[in-house]
Amino acid sequence: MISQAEENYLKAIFKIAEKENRAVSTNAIAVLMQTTPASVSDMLRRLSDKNLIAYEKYRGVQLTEAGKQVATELIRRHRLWEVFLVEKLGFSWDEVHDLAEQLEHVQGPSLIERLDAFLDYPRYDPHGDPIPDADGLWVFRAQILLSDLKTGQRGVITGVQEHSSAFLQYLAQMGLTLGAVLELLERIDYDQSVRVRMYDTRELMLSEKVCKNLFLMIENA
Amino acid sequence: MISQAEENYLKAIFKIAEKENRAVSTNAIAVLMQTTPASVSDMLRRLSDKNLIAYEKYRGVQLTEAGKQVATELIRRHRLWEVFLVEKLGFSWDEVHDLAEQLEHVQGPSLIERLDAFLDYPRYDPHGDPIPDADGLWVFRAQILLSDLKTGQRGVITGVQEHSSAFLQYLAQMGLTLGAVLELLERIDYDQSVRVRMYDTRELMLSEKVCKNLFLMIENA
DNA sequence: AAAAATATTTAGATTTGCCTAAAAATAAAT
DNA sequence: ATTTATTTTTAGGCAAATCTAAATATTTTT
Repeated sequence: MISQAEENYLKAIFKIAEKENRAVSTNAIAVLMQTTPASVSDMLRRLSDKNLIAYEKYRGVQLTEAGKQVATELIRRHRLWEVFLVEKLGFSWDEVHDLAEQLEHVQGPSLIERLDAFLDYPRYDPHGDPIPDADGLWVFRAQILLSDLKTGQRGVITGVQEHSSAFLQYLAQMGLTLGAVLELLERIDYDQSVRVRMYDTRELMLSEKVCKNLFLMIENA
Repeated sequence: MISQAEENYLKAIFKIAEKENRAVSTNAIAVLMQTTPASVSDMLRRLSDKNLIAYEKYRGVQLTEAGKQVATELIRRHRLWEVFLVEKLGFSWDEVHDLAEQLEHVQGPSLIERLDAFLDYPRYDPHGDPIPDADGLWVFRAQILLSDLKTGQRGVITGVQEHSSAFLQYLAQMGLTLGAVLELLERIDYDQSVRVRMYDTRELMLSEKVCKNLFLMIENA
């Protein structure tokens, strides 16, 4: 039996390992989970006992295959529930994280498979993050940050780097939703802010911070 | 803050109080929750400290208004999730209890109101049990047990007394689902089993045990 | 009304998950 | 290569929720 707390640690370790490609440090986990390194140490011992992580004292941790599977399944559940909350219940994309955080821990045979079918097997969640399939596999998308887009290039918004509700609300208000088409008109040297055209019509200015948190796929047309 | 364990105790007390109309005993709670009387005693002290129950040592407990509200809201959530699982995800009525038991504890603003709307404000769950509305109110139905039906009377199946999956599966297999029309042809004195006609066509025999667990509304036509 | 049976509570432990403070190991800086 | 700083672990405690065993109330039986 894996407790909810244990599940949350595995997910956190997975998410950190996704970005950095070395063993995950106790501290990094503590920061992400908003707890103390001491508590993390405690939990790492337990997870190691259950063979969900490979743990060498003072050397950080890596997920075992078993641990990776648990984490991936959790991410799958989380993202499917987010789709449900947005598509079926009408929540906005900035409201669903905390609910999905709870729903992902609901256990039961065939629940997630049925939910997946009910939602018509979505490949991405409301934030553009890919949803692992029943085997834990997901597609990789060649998306780049708006901050890496060259002047003159056009792209479609496909996701966000930051998931804070403040950022998500701002984007929604500006009409910067998934699928929106942007053309980079100009990058201002002074502060790295940009001037973009949306859907070939409206022009708007976006700060460097926004650019560093917005993913696009370049239109090859 | 009310923990999940506390919520479950409140619900159990509510359910026992529904049937017996006296103070609920420690033992009855222990039996329903499949735990020891000692654990129940412990929890009753905590619930009493939070003014969710009125508790006199050795004299049993009653829910306070606050406790009743929590219990009712839980029942509302449980039954709405059951409707979702059956109507939207295609589970059968004998599979949904344990899942709803987990889902009912998910907390978040407007979740249940949105779910209710999505399901089109159902008044009954898949077992025929009434769903409290947002104010905690529900309609009372004048249903009687098949064991109390008189020979010659006709009725529509509206609910079950027992909720075990064995019983629910048996009923489904026999076609004895909600809405089915039964006419009591004969009650056998020897073992109180009955002969009934279903939808004016098929005849079948039902044991006393089945009769004591099947609710019907008499057709006034 | 006293004895026996049953129900309930208290006492003492255990597990999980967290905390703070102190100790130990590793990394960085001089 | 020491010293300093940072990171990580250990030690000791705490609260929630459970358990078993023992003590205490209440109810039932005689």
